[in-house]
Amino acid sequence: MKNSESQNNKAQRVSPQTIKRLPAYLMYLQKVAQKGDLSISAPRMGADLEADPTQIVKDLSVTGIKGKPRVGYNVTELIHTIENYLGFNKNNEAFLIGAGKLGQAILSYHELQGFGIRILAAFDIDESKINQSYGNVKILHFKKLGELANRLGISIGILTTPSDKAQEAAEAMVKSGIKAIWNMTSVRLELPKHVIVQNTSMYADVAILLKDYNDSEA
Amino acid sequence: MKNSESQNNKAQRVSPQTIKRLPAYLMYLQKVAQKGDLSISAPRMGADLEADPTQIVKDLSVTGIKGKPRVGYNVTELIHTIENYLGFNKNNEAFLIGAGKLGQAILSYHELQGFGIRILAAFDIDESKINQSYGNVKILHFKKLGELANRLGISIGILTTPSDKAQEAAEAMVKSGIKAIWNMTSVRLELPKHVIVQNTSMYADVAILLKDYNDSEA
DNA sequence: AATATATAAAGAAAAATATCTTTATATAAA
DNA sequence: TTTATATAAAGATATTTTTCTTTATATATT
Repeated sequence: MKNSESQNNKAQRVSPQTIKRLPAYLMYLQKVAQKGDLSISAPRMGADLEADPTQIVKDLSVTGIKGKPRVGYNVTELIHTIENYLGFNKNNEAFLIGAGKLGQAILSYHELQGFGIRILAAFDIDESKINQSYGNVKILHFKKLGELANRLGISIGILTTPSDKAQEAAEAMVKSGIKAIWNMTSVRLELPKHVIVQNTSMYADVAILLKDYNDSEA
Repeated sequence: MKNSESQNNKAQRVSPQTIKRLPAYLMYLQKVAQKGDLSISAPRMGADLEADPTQIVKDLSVTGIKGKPRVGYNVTELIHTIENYLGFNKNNEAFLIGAGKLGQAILSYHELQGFGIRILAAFDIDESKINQSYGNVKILHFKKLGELANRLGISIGILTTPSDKAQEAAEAMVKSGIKAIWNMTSVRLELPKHVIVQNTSMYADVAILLKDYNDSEA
């Protein structure tokens, strides 16, 4: 089950776990910045986030940030460094395919913009949805995907179709030039190796929850 | 010779990674069963799922299942064993709090039932949503949560409120006797230690996707 | 200015996880 | 029945990730 991890780059490999923790740091740091604090130390972050301070230092170090002993990190510099490292400050233009409830939820959640993702349009085959808007994003007919993606040079696609349409939709996305797919369905997509696929399966987490809960009841 | 771990929850810690992989096996196995195959070998699973066969054997072994050399595992037995191990065959009754788009998506996605979760009711404060139904689940007023949860003995809650309401809603859930919370918001909840919280942050995965994508473009 | 101290940074150790190797065995083939 | 072989199971090794320890240094305190 190695998927996107295999993308080998020049710099030394950074663990996915580290990368997954960085957005949480970012959200925390934005609150710290809002409070007006100019600097933040790893021990402080660790206490607030209930995390090991040395792990935080290690995680942050992958971005190249330098902190000062007895002071910590400059908050705004740290925010910008993480955003830059993760690509959140780029204008990552994306299309969303599948404007059902889940798709609508994604369209309505403006927090995604904080991650540098800007959804330019959504696509569906349900005529009753066409031309409706959610979160200022218009739903267009799926058949227009290819031409628009090509013309606008869209490389990122968010897949939120029903399971039985996922593979087909994903293939159309690839044919339209989309290179990276955020797959919110529980379907295992079969796509050419060069396509970057990130699976967000809510259901893996459900397994942990139920296991923990049922074990605690036993 | 460690056996019967499935019955003994104190037996041996099982890694979260293993538990997270089990639902993926389950979904795959259901397709295999649908095809009519009676048995399945780890090498075959590994080929289909692009995973290491020995890892699959190790993962499956935590459930206590026994396979036969040259044949593999009995498909239906394996399915039931995994479901039993994860608690998916229990009737895990749950409430959903926050009937916005994301909540509606969860209510409409019937796949959750395959995980043993049965959502009995949803709650919101938006009067216009009260008494509406999604996926056969009725939306009730949030103020009714406490009494109903108590009366029905609900222990599992799914949190899908907007971020700014998440902490407050979670506290109400705990006060109503809910012991396990599936937190779909990006908020870090501060709750008593005894409450089981599983965070599903879609945004961690976005970080991986964007990093992989932007690195590949570099 | 000198000293003490909190904290980042680097390195080492430990723990967790994944992969590889060997062994045992059930089934198929001869 | 006998032998060959595919595969589960167990064990060993390797890798990855986290945690612990040490060191260096910038700032605060005196």
